[in-house]
Amino acid sequence: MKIASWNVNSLRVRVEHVSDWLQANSPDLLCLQELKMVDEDFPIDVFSELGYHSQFTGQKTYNGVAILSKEPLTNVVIDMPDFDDPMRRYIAADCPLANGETLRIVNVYVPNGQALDSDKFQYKRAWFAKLQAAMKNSLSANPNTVLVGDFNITPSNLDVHDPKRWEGKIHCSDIERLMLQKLMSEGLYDTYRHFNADGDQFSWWDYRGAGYRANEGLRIDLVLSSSAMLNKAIASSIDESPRKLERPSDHTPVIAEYN
DNA sequence: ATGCCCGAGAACCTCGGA
Repeated sequence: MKIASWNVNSLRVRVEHVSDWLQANSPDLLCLQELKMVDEDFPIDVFSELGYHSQFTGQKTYNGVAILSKEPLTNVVIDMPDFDDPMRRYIAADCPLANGETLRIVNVYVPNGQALDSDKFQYKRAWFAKLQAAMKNSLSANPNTVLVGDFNITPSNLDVHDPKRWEGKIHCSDIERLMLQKLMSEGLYDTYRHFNADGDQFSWWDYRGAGYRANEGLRIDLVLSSSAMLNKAIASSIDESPRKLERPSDHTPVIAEYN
């Protein structure tokens, strides 16, 4: 079982990159964020021709999340329970595992937050608290849970190209890292970090300035595995190759593989 | 340096992203 997460920053612009990546990597599940398109425009046929089912929730201009899958998904849930939010940031579904068990896959696009003193940060906090409640329920309902997405939080300074420059800033603040730690204390593990002790490995690089060429990045896209799934995990990596393409997303896929 | 670049929508600028 190969699971990947990729913030594509407009699926309309990136549909070729996604198609090429699906064919080259053949993931069982590809979770996308920042579709920036309404449901009517989702390229279902492009992916079905490659052997993938699509579950998605879109929105004009902003947000939007999708799960592409080789196997049909069931029990699809769009939006977090008890959280009235027009932004399309959450989709979850059940996916069959080879051993006959079921995987609960949850795909999120966590609010950016903009700045610690902004209203948008209060929204990020409220949203994240709801996510923790949803994951607590999900984990007790199904121990085989994987939560992926763009978290817009660096777990630690290992995940920041220049910790001094980012100290206390959005994505790198103590308060956000505590939010993430609290969420993970429900029983979720940073799968990439489990297999990779080294820093300077990033999933996002700013379009501005030197950006990718200077490796000025952050690791904010995560695959969080429940303990049952971590026990099945055999590898996790970041594939930088799509970031090198013409007109790339500013994020690149994060991958985890399970037995 | 609340900037640099990018995408969307609507109009040739603003908003949001990270």
